[in-house]
Amino acid sequence: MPRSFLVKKYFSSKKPHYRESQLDSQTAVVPESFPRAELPTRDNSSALTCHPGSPISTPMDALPAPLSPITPVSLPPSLLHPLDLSSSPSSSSSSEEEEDGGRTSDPPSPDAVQHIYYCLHCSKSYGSLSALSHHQVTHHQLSPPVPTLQTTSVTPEVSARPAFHCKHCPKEYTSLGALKMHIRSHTLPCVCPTCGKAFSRPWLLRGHIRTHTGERPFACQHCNRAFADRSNLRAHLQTHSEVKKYQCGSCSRTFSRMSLLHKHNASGCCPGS
DNA sequence: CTGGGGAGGGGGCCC
DNA sequence: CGGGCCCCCTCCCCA
Repeated sequence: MPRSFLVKKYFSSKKPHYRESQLDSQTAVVPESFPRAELPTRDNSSALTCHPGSPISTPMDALPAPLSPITPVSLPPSLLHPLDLSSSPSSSSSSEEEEDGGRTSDPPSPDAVQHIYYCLHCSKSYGSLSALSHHQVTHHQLSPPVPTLQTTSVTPEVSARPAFHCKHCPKEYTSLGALKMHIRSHTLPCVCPTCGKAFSRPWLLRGHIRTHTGERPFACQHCNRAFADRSNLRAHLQTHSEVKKYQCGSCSRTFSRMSLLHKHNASGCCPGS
């Protein structure tokens, strides 16, 4: 089950972070039938099993490249920029790295030889520079400066998929559903009835409501500590593990969180890296 | 300074 | 197609 999150390995602090100040300006509408602090219908503990003796051997997400050396190939920028990519609206900041960009649409073909050339826009890899150049034409054509919700027909030979543009930001998506999902992060339709804070998705609101109710459905089997959020429990489980998930490439020290590893690297353990 | 908890965001997958 | 959920990530804050 290839989770495409692994592609996201930017460590910058670029983050929308809809703070209250921003939320105030949002015209979020409180849905009348709002899920109020409902208990998780699913199991809480069963789905979360601790792995006492499972160190770094997490199958898919094992060490999601906490250290950049895993990055496959580093090529001179000249090879990666055969086109004038500076005209791309979102690539200028490179903040989001085009999070939709060809992530799942192009699974690696088995007959592909050595993938050497990587597209900066969507991380696709190609065996030749010409192939990469040909591919990047699609990005060039896919970035019209029209910040509105619309579809852009693309030449079929380069891409059969239309582009759905967000009218609130320069992002574009290959499906309307993905775009609608994204737009929710702008409209924030889910409003907490207690404090009025708005969220993009109902389950985010449910998680937030737990902060009001104090509900902690996710319990650690090791220490009986409970958490309101599954991700936080997962992070907590790392503290019980002898070998943490994120390992420093230089001193082989392991950390429970990538942020801790980043701090560790920043502190000067790995001057070279 | 480090480690950890709390809270929240995003995209993708499944039903 | 949409909702629910998953997983990952990040930031903030505190001990």
